[in-house]
Amino acid sequence: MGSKKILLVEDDPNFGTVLKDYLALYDYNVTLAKDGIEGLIEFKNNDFDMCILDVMMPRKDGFSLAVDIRSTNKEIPIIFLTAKTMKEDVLKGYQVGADDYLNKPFDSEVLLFKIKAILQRKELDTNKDSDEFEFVIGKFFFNSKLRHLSFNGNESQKLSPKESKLLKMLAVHKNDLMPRELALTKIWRDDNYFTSRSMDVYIAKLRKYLKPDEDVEILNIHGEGFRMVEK
Amino acid sequence: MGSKKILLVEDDPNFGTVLKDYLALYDYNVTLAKDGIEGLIEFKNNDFDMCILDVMMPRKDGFSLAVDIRSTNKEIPIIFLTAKTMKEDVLKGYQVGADDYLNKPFDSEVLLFKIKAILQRKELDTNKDSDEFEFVIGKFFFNSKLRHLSFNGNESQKLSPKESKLLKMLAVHKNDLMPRELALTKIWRDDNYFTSRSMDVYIAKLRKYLKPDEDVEILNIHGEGFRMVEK
DNA sequence: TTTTTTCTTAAAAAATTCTTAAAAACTCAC
DNA sequence: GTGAGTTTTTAAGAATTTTTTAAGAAAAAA
Repeated sequence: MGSKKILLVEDDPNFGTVLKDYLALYDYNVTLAKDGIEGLIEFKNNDFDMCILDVMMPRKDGFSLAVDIRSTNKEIPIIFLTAKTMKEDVLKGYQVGADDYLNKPFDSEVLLFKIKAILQRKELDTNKDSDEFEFVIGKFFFNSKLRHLSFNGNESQKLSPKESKLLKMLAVHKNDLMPRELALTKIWRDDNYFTSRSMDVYIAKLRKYLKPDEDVEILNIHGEGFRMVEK
Repeated sequence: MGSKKILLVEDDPNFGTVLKDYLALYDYNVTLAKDGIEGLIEFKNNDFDMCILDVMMPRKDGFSLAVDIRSTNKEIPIIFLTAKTMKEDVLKGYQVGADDYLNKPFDSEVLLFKIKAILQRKELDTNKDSDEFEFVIGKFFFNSKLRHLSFNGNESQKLSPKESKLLKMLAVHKNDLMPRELALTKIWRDDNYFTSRSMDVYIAKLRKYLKPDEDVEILNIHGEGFRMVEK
């Protein structure tokens, strides 16, 4: 499956580094950010499986960061760490969509178990995140790594990074629904009006590339996503 | 939506009753069992949305009960309550599939928020395509995910999101009553005069789609709802 | 009969997608 | 760093699809 990527946002560099190294021991791929702003930038530029956020931080606190993260991705698990045992904080944490809550100082083994439990829970709706990179689509041959789309063995079309990622995602879900939300959160890293329009533009581009084979079509499922069919 | 049913298993009758009454104040429908054995019997005979289990109990402890509950239902949220702050207990709790953990004495408002957060999370998951999406209805084949209704293997009819959800709900209740209120609260998220008229329009649309097979009919049960029968 | 509920049809309104094109951001060689 | 080429985003109106509203007729219940 590959190791899970965790975003750890913690302003205390000593504690942050120790925790990061500890989790790395258990095969988690941890990115450490030192405040909320940096955390948000990391989040937007990477594809994490889980976030662990300190509540009290300079520049942007954990709650505020969680709100921003949630606006981009409604699914990703969030665990809060807090030094304070204030009830209001715990309540606020749950309101902004926490999956769990730990008071500092906490036992690192407990955190480990919580991470495991939460990821396991999310695992159920496994993302079709394929390592494949070669696809046959009707009369096309598509290499997503080289970003090549060739028709009938010749006529090679180069694809841009986004074009390639989107076509790959459609190919992985061939003949099945590829939810809009999935492409937006995975490829655009944000699900909003503008990224959605951008995606429409890309769908139009891919349709043009696929035109030579009339047995291949990208169909829209209104309000849900797209489906690439091969007749 | 109807109030959520919670199974509370707690051997201390004073504490159990107080907690039950407290949760009832917030419109939860709580069943109190006084030990693990009784809790398991209640669980088997009812349809709960969540379990709150005390760890230390006579006859059958919370962990053992959780294992039995999990063997029946892998989805239902479980929260443990424990007087001990022993790490081993917490870890064991997560191993048997806890969703959360609270040490006694705890703030009841915190519990309330945890319950709310966990139920909300589950709600999202179940609103996804977790359950079945392929149905045979007379001579029709219906795929609710792709929103396709095909007759006799060919002649594919596309359905709108609401059409699809409604037909799915009728299919789930095939030959049985699908209460009007259920469709309105689940699909329209509001039960009033206008949503009810809207639903009537959708029923009419579905009837038109289903016309090709005269053995399939959507019957009205006056004042109750609809019933899709397959002769 | 009177009231309530459901059915039918059609139009209005809302939401989503498509199309095109220009603006902006990014890359890479120089 | 500059500038050409590429990629991505933004914009805005058109087209399409979906959903709601409306209003009278029909059916069922009281």
